[in-house]
Amino acid sequence: MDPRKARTLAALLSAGEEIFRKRSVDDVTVEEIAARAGVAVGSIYNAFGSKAGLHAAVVERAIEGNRDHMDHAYQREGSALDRIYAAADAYLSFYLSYPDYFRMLAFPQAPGHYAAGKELAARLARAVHEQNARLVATLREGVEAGELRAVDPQETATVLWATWNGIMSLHWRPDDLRQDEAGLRRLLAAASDVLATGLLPRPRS
Amino acid sequence: MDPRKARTLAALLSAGEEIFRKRSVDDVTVEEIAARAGVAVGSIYNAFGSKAGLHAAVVERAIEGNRDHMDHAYQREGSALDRIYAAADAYLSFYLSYPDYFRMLAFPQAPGHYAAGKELAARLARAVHEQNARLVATLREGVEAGELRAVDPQETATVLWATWNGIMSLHWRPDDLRQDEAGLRRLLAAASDVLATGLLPRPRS
DNA sequence: AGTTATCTTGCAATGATTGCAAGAAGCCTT
DNA sequence: AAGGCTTCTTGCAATCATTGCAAGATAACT
Repeated sequence: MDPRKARTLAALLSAGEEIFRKRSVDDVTVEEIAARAGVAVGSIYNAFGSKAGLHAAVVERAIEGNRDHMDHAYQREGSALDRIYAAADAYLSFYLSYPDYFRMLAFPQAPGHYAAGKELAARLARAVHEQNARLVATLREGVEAGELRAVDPQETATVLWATWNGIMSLHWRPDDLRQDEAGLRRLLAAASDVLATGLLPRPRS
Repeated sequence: MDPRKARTLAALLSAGEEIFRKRSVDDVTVEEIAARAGVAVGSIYNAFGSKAGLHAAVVERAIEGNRDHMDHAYQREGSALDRIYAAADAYLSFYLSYPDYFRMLAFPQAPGHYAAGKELAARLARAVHEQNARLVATLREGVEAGELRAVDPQETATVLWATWNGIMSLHWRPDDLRQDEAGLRRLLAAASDVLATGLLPRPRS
């Protein structure tokens, strides 16, 4: 890579990591980040597409060496439903650890006009595909093992994923419908229970 | 009401109705709306809190005399589950008719600093409470009639509502995970099927 | 008719994002 | 090593939604 670009990326990632560790993305200006990195504001857009794009890159780097959250859920022993329950819990942990990044995965905005924004959108979609592929595989295994009734694994995985996203979104409502962490856990458990029951094989009559 | 305020509200609602009938909210500037209404840009914020707030008020007025969407779903004959299926369909129809307003109900942003924005947030929360109250009542009736297993109606209503929101949100994704109207229908049907099955009373063993 | 309260306005500002021309740095070829 | 070409960064002005505030006009009240 061109050393100038590498220097700019490194400086911004470093500055972003430092600033975002202490303050929320909304509380930080692009002016501040650029000043901390010693680059122009426009470099943020050229390199990452947006302020949120820089934040996503910071989180992606943090996650890179630590994918325990979802890995453990899908690798655990037990039935397919056990793994789905565990995946839901892991998804919540992931959300609580990286709420802004999660939001970009679950409810992405338009990528903007910069190439880096479009690249970010592609990376986010890929991350969702990877996580959903595991859900699909788990559902398929469950159906094949007779643990789950004959549902379309792809479609059902999308439903589960959308349900979890809908529940997490209640955490950032600005009104009395907002759910705190305990409320999210309860709703996730309730959702998992109803969904899991709905996926059980029907008894023969 | 102060006649000056009434005039400003009427002018802006009129201008908003005309402009939003032809073009999407994102495609219109506050400058354009204010010019069309013959008022200052600041009046939009004083009266509605934001551009989205004006749009919400326009939709609320349109809906006011026409609540068929959700009314029919909850009033139809049949089991509680029939009504829940119908409510899901009605919810999709409602979303397709008023996507931007729906988005404010399902995923509201921070209300901003204007009093009118806070009032809007309260109205949106109330609308969600009203719609969810019907869902709660339908679930309660189902449990009491033995049609549904003993779930917490309030909690389950929140899960259903969050699930539908999560599914609708797939319609505005900017990547290949996006679902068109047909895809939303399929996912909604799949979700309703799994959830409904999961809510059935467990057979005695 | 005078006073007080409310409403609207013009204006400057904030912050994220965008486009673009100019200059510097790096790469490649000779 | 030098020259030409490509890529990267920058400064700057701009767009747009939103915000705050002082000033003036309008309406209500006494």
